[in-house]
Amino acid sequence: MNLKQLSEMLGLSQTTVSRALNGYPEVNEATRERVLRAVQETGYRPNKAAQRLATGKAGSIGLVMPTAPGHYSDVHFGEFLTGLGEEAVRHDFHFVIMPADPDDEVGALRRLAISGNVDALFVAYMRGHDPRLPLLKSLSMPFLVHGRSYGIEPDYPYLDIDNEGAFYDATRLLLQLGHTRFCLLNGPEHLDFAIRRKKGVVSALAERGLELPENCTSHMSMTDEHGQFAMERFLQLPEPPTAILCSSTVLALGAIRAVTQAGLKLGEDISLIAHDDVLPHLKPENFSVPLTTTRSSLRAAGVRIAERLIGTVKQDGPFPEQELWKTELIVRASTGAAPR
Amino acid sequence: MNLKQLSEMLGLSQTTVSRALNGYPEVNEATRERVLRAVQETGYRPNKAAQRLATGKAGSIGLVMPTAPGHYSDVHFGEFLTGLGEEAVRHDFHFVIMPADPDDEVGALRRLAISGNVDALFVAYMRGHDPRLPLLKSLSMPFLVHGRSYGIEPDYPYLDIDNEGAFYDATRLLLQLGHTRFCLLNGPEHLDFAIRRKKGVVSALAERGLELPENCTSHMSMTDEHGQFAMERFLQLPEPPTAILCSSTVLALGAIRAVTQAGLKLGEDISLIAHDDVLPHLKPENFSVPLTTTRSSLRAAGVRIAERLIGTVKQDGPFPEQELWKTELIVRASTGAAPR
DNA sequence: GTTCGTTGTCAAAGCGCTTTGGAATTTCGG
DNA sequence: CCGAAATTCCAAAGCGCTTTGACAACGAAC
Repeated sequence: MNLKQLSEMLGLSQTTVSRALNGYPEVNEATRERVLRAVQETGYRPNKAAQRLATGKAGSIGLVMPTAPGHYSDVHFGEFLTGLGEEAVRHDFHFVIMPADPDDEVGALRRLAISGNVDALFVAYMRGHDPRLPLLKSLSMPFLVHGRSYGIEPDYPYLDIDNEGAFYDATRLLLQLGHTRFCLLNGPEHLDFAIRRKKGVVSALAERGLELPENCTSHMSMTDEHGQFAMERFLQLPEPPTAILCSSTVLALGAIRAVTQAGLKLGEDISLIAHDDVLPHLKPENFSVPLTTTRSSLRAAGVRIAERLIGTVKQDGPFPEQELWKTELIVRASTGAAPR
Repeated sequence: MNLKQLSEMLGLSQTTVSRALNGYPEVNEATRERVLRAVQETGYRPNKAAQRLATGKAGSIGLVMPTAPGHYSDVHFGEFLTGLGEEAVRHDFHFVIMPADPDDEVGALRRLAISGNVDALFVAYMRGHDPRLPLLKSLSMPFLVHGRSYGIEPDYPYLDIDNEGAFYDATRLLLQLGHTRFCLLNGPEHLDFAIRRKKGVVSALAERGLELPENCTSHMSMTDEHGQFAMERFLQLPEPPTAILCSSTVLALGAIRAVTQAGLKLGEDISLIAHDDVLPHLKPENFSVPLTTTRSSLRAAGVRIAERLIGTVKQDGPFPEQELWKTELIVRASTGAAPR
């Protein structure tokens, strides 16, 4: 069933039917109802490809999914996607996901953009001096980034959380509890959030005249294995840390295993604060020792990003160009006074 | 830059350029090279929407992502998607993801199919008597399901793992170790895999004249919280179990917490076998007591499914209609002889 | 020298929709 | 009752691509 058949059936022109369907004012209400009823009965659906070709609008937003044989799927990615989806479904939008080798994200992004398959682009996992940003700016297609890119003038639309502030606050809390030996379990070094979180820690420490030694920070992709491994190394230092900052509850999972296996008690011998993306399957309050966390829902960010992106495409705006969300610092049992 | 401009630039007709690009034989090699070079220089990309409209092929496979405000994002979904993506990227395919309310998956699937946006459909989280199956069959569009639908004649293309066999074998192992009191922590009751796993357990027990009482099985969505909660209940039974079967390592995470908090030792007081989907962030060998598991990689399934689906669209076939993968039973420290 | 394949190219007809620019028809103020 | 404005509808022109059917041009075969 296509427009032509439908219009013939109704004895109307394609124009009128099309207008009736798309809510244009210049069509008689009675006619519109007749059309709508016929659509119901026949189950007619406009062909999206044709619609797209005619309007240039696709009703979809594009994103690149980094993937490769050795590449781990990231829990955070799935959670974020759910948030995007939750909002998209309300507007009858969908996503076009272009899987791409992590080494070719720029190329994949460009291909996605000029494929004509999407109205807007979304980009995450920002890095310092991210090479995708110049591309995006040159593309004349709406886009939104999750995070920011350290070292690049923030003159692009983004939504980010205050990573630096979060880890600054967390570090301050641990300092107030009397801790002086800190370690940081961070995400991959080149990622923007990792850079900023480290800055937060460093500047809080600096206020007390303390430093974060190189051998007390660890950059890695955020799996529990890596967390365990890094923590084990930290515990073997001549002066092991009493305070741990952790970029993810997933990393914390492994780190805590190392702590426990070393016979140490979390919240007594060692205090730990992790950043909590509110992953539904990994709640900090469910850890055997509930975790003190800096919290910001990844999923909520997804919802908001979809909202802005779709709004931009539909010209529902205006939206603020940039948003910086504060995180919450939630104290639970994994932090305590420094042992003496 | 579009075809028309490109062909004018080259002094050729659109036909010839199109053919040169799509590898048709009736074009002079020299001409083809000229065209290819011009494409390089101009960065011309065919408009996908137009291509789709003309050919009817979209180069994409569609899937429905269940999502709603209260709906948990599922780790398994992300992992599976990564597998799909890994294969898709090799063929320059992409996914169209339609987010949908879990209550309206049938509707979403139909809309996706007739939107003309996809060449093939993929469906997962199969249920018993799944209502999507009749729809899919009536749709005259290639599809593939992950899992099967208990109660429906398996005359559709699927890829599944031998859930029943896996849990039969696992149960047998525990029986051989002398266990007699079993509990099953299963996924949601209506899901096909849950039905089959339960069957596996029940039939292994039946061979020894044992039964699986109703109050010793628990159906729930697979989060660690639920695992913990269910396990706590089991441990309060008048005759608590010594052998636990668990449909996911995520559930096991919670269950083990309950076991530990009850002061029991895993692998001594209680034996546990979980199904392992090979989630990269949750490796059974990294549990404080390494887990005995039935293993089958969700991601590998994703790769294979994409391979079959894309192959079907491209007519690269023939592929087997149905595949049933065996799982591996891997013994680690969480299973031991029944306490006496 | 005519006929017949080949080979390389092209013009034009869609694919199913939106939208422009009118053309009928109705409404209404004066 | 007339002309103008408002209302309702339509024919046709794209959107950018693929594909069909035809047509030169050129040897080879008779």
